[in-house]
Amino acid sequence: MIDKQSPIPIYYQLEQYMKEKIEKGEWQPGEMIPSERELAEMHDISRMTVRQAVNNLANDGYLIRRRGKGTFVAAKKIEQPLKGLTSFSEDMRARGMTPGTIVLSFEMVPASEKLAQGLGVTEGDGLYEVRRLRLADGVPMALETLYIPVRLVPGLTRDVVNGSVYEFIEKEKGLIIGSAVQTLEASVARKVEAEHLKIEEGAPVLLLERRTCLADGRPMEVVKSVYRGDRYKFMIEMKRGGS
Amino acid sequence: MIDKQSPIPIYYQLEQYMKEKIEKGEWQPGEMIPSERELAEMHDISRMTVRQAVNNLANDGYLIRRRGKGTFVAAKKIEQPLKGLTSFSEDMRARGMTPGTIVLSFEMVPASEKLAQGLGVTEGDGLYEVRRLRLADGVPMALETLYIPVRLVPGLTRDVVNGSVYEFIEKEKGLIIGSAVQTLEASVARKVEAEHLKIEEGAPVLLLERRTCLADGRPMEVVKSVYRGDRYKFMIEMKRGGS
DNA sequence: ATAATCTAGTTGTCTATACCACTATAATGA
DNA sequence: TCATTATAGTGGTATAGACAACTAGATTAT
Repeated sequence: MIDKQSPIPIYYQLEQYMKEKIEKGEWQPGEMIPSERELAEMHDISRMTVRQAVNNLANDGYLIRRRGKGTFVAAKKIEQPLKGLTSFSEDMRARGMTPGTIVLSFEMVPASEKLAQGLGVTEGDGLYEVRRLRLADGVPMALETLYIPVRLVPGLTRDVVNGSVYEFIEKEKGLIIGSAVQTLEASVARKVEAEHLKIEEGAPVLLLERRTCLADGRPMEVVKSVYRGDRYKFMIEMKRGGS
Repeated sequence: MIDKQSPIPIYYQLEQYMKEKIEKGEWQPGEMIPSERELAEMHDISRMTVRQAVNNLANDGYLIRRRGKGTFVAAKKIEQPLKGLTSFSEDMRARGMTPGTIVLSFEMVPASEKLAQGLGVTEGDGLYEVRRLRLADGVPMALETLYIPVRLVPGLTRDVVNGSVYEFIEKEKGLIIGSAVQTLEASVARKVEAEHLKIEEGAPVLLLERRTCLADGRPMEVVKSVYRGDRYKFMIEMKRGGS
């Protein structure tokens, strides 16, 4: 099960191992899992390493620790409603679906006047242009085009955009994402969009445009997305503002 | 600062200490905090104990760890992630347009099963049902249907709904509006909607459903609106939340 | 019978150490 | 000059061990 020679951290391997047990139902909700000492001995690793794995799963809501009693499998995850800046992937996972991404194109293009203005660069500056098809449980949900200044996030690759761009920007580049303004409007699918989304031309779609800024206020990206109207609902949780 | 004899865990004391530095602004956002080894030596504790404190604050979004570089103070947490809960009237005025309202109907109806569930009442309980046409500069923008439990807001009249319902609830009834959850989706106009909004049948529209709760958590209203897609853009400002 | 005590097992906290992986900079080489 | 190579500093992973705090059940004393 656990390979000590692997470059993959042991605690992470143990995490996956336990997660599998839970997801396959071998460990049922409410059931007590082996104690930390047992797990340590079973896999011939240190108890502190076991603790790191268990703690991570507990933080993620998979396990519940009870001092003096043991560690138990949590009841099925209750998803909290969306708040603030969530990515498509997070969003889909929150809805209990498996997110997917197909990168349709990845290029560097010169900034048009409009994009330059929106991104705070000069016209003609290099922008990454990424077109992605976003899937939920394998079904096309949205067609997305995003623009990011090359100067701001050098080193973006096709591999990266195949996963989470936000994660790359925060974890790898050390930039902190601040705020975003989104606009949403209803429209109808044009031919190209309809083909990618596998819907009829003229079917209702949701046009989303997002401008995201870094914490220091620099504009970071402009995203234009086309969501299919029949399968996607946009949810917003709001707290007290004006009356 | 740190009392090793205290029954309060050392890592927790260190957490509070660091949190205070951040909240008082002694450690500014983006700034690097002392390294784990420094913190350990400063307080004469083990580095692993320091790590536990730093990890917790990193998980809570106060700190950002970067391998090989250091640990940094994250951007400020904003309690109010969304600037939300604006009424149609405010919304329109913010866009520089003059809002208007035409009350199409005002009745008391028994709660259907679905509405009863959404509003936390029993089936058959009295609900106000209000249909309004919302205008901007005299042009129809949305068709709105709202449901409010009579028991919660007795004394609602046709006159009131001709103005701001929220204002009545807060100023006259002394209830405090808390939060709301909105869903948005794209669709096409049906016949009745098209007639009121003066658009073609089948034209793109935005369906909005809002469930508003009072500050004490009691559900207050369910609103279903149909916005015309050609004239209305929905805008959301989002700020960074925690974790 | 009831209450108090013990005991084994659990997670929680903490230490001291070691080495790895990564980053930035300084020193060194061609 | 420019690329390469050390080097020091950072967080990341992992170990073995110790004791504390807590729980539940068994044992003992009253």
